Amino acid sequence: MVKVKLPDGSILKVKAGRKILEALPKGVGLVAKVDGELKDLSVEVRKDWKIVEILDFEAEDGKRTYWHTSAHILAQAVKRLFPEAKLGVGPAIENGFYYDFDLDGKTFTKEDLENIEKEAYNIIGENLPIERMEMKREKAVELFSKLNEPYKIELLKEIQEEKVTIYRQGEFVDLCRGPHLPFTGYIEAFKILGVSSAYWRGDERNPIMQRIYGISFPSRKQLEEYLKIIREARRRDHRLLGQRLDLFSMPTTIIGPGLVLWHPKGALARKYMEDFLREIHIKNGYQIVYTPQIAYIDLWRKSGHLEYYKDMMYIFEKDGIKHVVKPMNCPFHILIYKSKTRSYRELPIRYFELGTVSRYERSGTLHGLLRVRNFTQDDAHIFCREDQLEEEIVNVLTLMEKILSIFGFKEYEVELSTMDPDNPEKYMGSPIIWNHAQRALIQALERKGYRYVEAAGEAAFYGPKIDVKLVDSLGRRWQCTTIQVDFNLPERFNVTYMDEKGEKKKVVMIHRTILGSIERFFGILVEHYNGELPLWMNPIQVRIIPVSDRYTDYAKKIYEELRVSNIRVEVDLGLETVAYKVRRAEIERVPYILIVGRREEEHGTISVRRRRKGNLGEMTTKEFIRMIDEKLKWKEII
RNA sequence: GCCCCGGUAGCUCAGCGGUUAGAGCGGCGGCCUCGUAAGCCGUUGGUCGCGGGUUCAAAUCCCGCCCGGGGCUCCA
Repeated sequence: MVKVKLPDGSILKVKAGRKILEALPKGVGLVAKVDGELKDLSVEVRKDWKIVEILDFEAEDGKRTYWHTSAHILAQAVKRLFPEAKLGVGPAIENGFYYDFDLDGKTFTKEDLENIEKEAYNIIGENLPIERMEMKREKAVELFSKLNEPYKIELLKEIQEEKVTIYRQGEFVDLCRGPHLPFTGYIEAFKILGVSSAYWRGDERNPIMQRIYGISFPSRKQLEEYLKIIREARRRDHRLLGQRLDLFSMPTTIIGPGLVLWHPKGALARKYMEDFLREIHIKNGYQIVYTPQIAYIDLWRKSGHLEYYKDMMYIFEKDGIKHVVKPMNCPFHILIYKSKTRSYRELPIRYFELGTVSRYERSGTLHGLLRVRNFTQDDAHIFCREDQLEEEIVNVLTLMEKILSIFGFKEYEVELSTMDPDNPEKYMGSPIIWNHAQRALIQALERKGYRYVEAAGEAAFYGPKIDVKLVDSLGRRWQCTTIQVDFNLPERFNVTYMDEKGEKKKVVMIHRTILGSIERFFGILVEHYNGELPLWMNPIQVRIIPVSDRYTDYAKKIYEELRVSNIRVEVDLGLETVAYKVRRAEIERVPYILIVGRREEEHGTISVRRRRKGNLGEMTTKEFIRMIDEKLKWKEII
């Protein structure tokens, strides 16, 4: 008997030789994980299996299997309607799945996609068994030649193993490692999300294919919820809100792509962001520096950026000398450090700069504020001794928590990129130094109690790093914080300090940014909050609406009282109705709306309306100011 | 960069060979003196992305360019 753990945690005993699927209660489980390896539910249980787990849609691997099978159903539907389509690849992805088809230059129309979706439901309804078959590679090549699937043959040619696996469902066969669900009927809700083009294997020189994206769920309800989030994300698009709320614009046709104009409201919000960042960095032991926009190209030659980064740099010539518009701040910070001899006693030294950099990003990758060509980093470089590395990483992580939580992000995903232990020669610096640094990063992550994923071989050649993705209000992940150890630049610039014995020692350098780019982070914030920026950074905090122009004077009096209390306040003196002005203020995401009329004037009060919440009732300005101050109290704790 | 789709008023969009290019919102002017998400009337907005071509005639068809959107083995 082999013990099998079900998704609900209960244990099922299955006789060896029996198929898991037959032993399972009806409708339970999608795929099995046997000693770390995923297997179809149709496999027979073997005695030597140790840990057997049945996964459902809640498990990452269960979900991926579900989507992978959905991709096959998509492909089968396409082949039924477009027999001439040649199959590419069709994996599960982070959110759903796709399948690539070569249509010989044709594209799918909207109607095509609707028909494909209908056909997919037919296939689901047929509840076809999905069979796994092993065959010799040559046999498979023969099979796919017969089926006229050149891309599959190309894939087969690259497979090393002698035996390959093929999956069949009804008339459809595909080369596939698996695993898959047992029947097509396991898919409940299936939706085609869109179509775009993609190159075969992502290479521009290869033929262009039509990629259909889709998603599926075990229930209609889950699909509806997912579609709701997509719609909500579309509605919250920072580019639309930026225009509607008059925060920024990007008149690309006239100024060029990837460049941002910050309008007064956006600029004011940004000012409060930046004030906050400077303040919190100073309080946490950083020193603020400023460095120029341009420098001789030789600086970038020395730093190595010219070699690795040339295509991204803006280069121009003056006085016969080539200059570079800075793509990074680090060389300048190093030069500040090197402006005098440093003692071990003054380390760590931490330089912070809201440094504006210019990088030529490929035109196809530009996207609103999220990917631009000129942006400001909340950049810092920490110069420390090797024995201080761990402590400094802990400090950065703690600072990150403070900053991100004040912007309203509490949930993160952490990834540690380390060297590839099989190829130590790819990296700069000795394996001993690397080991030490990696241990320091791990120690720091553990001291902070973070769960993290280690990505071996993902480190840059010059040092290991920690990347942090934050999770926003729609559950999307954004990579913002990165903490990077650098063994390269201290070497290139000979960055040293005097140790206690009076000997020169190489400094350890850390690059780190918490928000990444102010532009990008602002875009993320706008979407996270649906434009309702937190009170402390909202360009407008309060708008006063007099009931009619009889109360203009009283409104102005209230305005003055709030203004001298440093509240950002406006009065709406237009001749529209109250309802109209309230609507306008709501749409503009003004946090507090104050209505004043005869009643308030007589009582010496204001009627307070909280955006989206509605009327909070009458209070005096004093009480209102106290309430606002209370909400801004966090400033004292940073 | 490459592929597909797109660019018409400040915004959202209609018009897709045939009068002087339209609508709603916004802006402006007036009326209403108004109580918590759109009061009424009037009026102003346009190199139809840029350049070239076809045609008696081009926003409309063709070509080039610029810009935007969706993507480009989801590994970042």
